[in-house]
Amino acid sequence: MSKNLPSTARSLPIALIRAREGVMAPIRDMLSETGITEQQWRVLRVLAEYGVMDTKTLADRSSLLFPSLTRIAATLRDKGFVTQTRDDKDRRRQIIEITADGQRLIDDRTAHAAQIVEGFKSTLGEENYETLLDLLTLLDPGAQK
Amino acid sequence: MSKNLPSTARSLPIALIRAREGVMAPIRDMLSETGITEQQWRVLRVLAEYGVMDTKTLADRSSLLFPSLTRIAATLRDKGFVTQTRDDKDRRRQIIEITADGQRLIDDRTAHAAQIVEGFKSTLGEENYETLLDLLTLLDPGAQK
DNA sequence: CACATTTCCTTAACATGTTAATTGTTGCGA
DNA sequence: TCGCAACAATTAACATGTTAAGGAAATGTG
Repeated sequence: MSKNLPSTARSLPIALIRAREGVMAPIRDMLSETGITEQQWRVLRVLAEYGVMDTKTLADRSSLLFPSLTRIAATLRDKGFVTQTRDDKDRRRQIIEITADGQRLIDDRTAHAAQIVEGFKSTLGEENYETLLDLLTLLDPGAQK
Repeated sequence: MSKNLPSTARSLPIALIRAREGVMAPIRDMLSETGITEQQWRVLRVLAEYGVMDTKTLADRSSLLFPSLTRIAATLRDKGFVTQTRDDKDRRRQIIEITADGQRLIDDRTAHAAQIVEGFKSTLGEENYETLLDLLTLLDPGAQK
């Protein structure tokens, strides 16, 4: 009894893309005036939240692949938002830290970003919002604990 | 009373990315042997489901931006999976149709793909699966009404 | 110590995402 | 009919996603 594929209108991968598009649109609008991209914003937010860390941890927490992070870190360094240093104990490792300029960029937009998040909560309802996050986490292979 | 941003560990955009990553991983594995990408697979699936259509509609249904679709259509044409023709009534429009080869590529993998979908349903539970799709649709700006 | 392996990171190559500019076509109003 | 706005599609330019290969440093093993 072979099942058919769901219609593309009811496809989980496509629904995930479209939802992401809807969520990112206002965030991209906010970021357009800063000159940084959505991924660069994500990296800065992780650094602002957890402080200095090595590249491996940063890639993990920002959900970025290593090659992407290499390029993004270089871009952020050129823009003066992060610094890169070698770990003296293990010279393979790189340590990344947010600068004052980077921290300011985050701080200046936290209120606006929080307001966008509130908008989605009110669209879905607080309860649905939490349910959605829980269900999404179930699909995340890296969230097994 | 300014609210703070949620921790990046509980961020909706990041959760969407990670969920998508988890969902796409087995699909990409399946596609790796076909030589086509996830987006190319999506375009072929839409064409297989709805039949011949113009590029604008195709872009909409596959959730792809126009510039991406231009490149993807050219790639699929070169691989012999679709044909492109001009609309005689409005020569600005382009009509795209799946070929027998393209249809076969879809048909040969429908069972496998359906099995992957079943896997996610059993991971979440049938009810949660439908709830998730509904919530994601609420975030899709193109799904109003 | 010598050597293979592992780990961290970078680079390369190609496809896609995203925004903006450009090229053809069509339609419409002066 | 002329001129121009609107539309469909392409192209360009840059950033990221993805996989594979490469390089340098650390680690394990005999």
